[in-house]
Amino acid sequence: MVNHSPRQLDLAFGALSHPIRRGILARLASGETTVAELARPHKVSAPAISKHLRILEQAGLMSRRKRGRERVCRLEAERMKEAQNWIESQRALWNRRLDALEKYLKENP
Amino acid sequence: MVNHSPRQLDLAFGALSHPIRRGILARLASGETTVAELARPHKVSAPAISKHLRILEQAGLMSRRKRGRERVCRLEAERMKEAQNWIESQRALWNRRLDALEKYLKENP
DNA sequence: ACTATGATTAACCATACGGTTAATTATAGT
DNA sequence: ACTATAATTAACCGTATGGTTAATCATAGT
Repeated sequence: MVNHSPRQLDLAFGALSHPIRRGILARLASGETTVAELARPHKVSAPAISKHLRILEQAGLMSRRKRGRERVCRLEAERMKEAQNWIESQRALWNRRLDALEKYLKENP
Repeated sequence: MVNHSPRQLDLAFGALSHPIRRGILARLASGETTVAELARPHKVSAPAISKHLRILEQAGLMSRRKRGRERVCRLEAERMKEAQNWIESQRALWNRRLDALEKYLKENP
């Protein structure tokens, strides 16, 4: 069951607002991997990465599981879909208005 | 000319991470209006609304213009489109992986 | 000129974010 | 048992958010 509370959308958009976190999600889109591997491209400390991962996880965009002493991270697409849905619904409304304006201008030169 | 720097995407997603700001954008989707009108549904002070508007404006999601003593707010769809594009590109990658996995499982029962 | 209204700015407060270094936990490997 | 590695937690610092009330600015309206 998916949580549709506004709070979850807050967390999802908040999580997407940092370039390192978007980079992590982009990497995860090509397959699950370890924390060390996710950290490699970014020149911040390990604890900083750990914090970013926690934010992504709390937003429901990612999950972690143990594998020996490593943690394997995996993208969770459902929440991302919800964020996308919100934007799309907004753009749908906006585009409808644009279309109406365009039509009006065409009919009333 | 559109600014495609990561910073702008940071600001856009950050702006979308608060329910009042999403509410304001949703209202603006049905047409431009004044600050007072935007504030009405939300039970926070006028300065609080003013701050939200500034965040939305800095993110490029909205613009303000003077009309007498009022300020008229107007949605700016371009930045929203960029945010949507980022999410869509991610979901495209993710869905491709899901499809590949599904195919693999079908061929290797 | 005066007053009321729309909106912002100033000053303040509490909490969250984003980073650091140092310490801790847990497992791998010899 | 010891050591090295993966990762997190703890403690700290500076800045940004999100809210408040009080003060200011600008225009409308009488």
